Amino acid sequence: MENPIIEKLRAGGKKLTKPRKAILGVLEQNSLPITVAEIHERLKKGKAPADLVTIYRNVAMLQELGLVNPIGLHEGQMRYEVRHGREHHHHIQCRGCGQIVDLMLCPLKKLTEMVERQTKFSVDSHALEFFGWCPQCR
Amino acid sequence: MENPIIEKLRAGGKKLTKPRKAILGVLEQNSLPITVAEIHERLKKGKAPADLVTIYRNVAMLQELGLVNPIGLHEGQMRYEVRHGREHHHHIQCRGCGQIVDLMLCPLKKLTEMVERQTKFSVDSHALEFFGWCPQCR
DNA sequence: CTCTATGCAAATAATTTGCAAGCAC
DNA sequence: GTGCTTGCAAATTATTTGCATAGAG
Repeated sequence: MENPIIEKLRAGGKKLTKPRKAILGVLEQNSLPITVAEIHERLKKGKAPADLVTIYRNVAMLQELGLVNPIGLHEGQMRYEVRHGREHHHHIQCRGCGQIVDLMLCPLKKLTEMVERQTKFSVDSHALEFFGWCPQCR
Repeated sequence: MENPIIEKLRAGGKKLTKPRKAILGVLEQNSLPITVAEIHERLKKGKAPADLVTIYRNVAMLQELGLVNPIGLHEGQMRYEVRHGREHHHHIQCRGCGQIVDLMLCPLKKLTEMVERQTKFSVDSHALEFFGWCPQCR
């Protein structure tokens, strides 16, 4: 009975290596979605640096296991955030300074049903992001 | 009094070159969001091919003028759709075959106000995409 | 021991930049 | 003519793949 993320990794037949733990550590420390390059930077400053490739492979694996959410803010790179222990939520990003803020709301339960009825797809996820200007940049 | 897109280009001090017209033509013919590479392919088959770079520069310019919407479906590339003459809407993409379908709905008017109140940002746009499985791929 | 995971190098893919020549107005 | 545009080459940036070695279970 430890970190539930680690349990899911075990359940998925994954090993607990040092770089993997470090990557998970950085992801868990960040409440806001972070890029692969940012994870790499943080790790480089610590005692368990990991290769960029290793980070790419790990976030891909974590995404497949459903342990992280990919967040695309049209920046030319993806961001990732851990899923565990967090409400389903969305983000808003400032077009000026780029800062990201969590939005603890999601109005899409009913909407998803409408979409399914309308398209005959079975919806398994959605992405919703807002863009605008923060008070300082306005 | 011609194509309103062209009027806006003029208003923006842009010139009407042959490749630019061709790019706009492809965008206008496509109701679904299209990638730069796809525009390039279509043009290559016609009588006014344009360089990839030219297409990149044009979609960027069109985006700045607010004439096209960028659509990011986490595919590793952006898609674009013309804005003019179309209701504000969103999309759903099949995780199996990749097909994209328009969703003619947007529940986000009220939500935008909530977000603005909650974050003190001034929201100028949002992105909303659904992912799931179409009837054939299910 | 066995099999997954890592690191390094190299390959791909998307997008951007520099610059001289071309064309719209 | 003048300045925005284009095309080509080259640079950047993000991400992926191949392969031999290292390390977890």
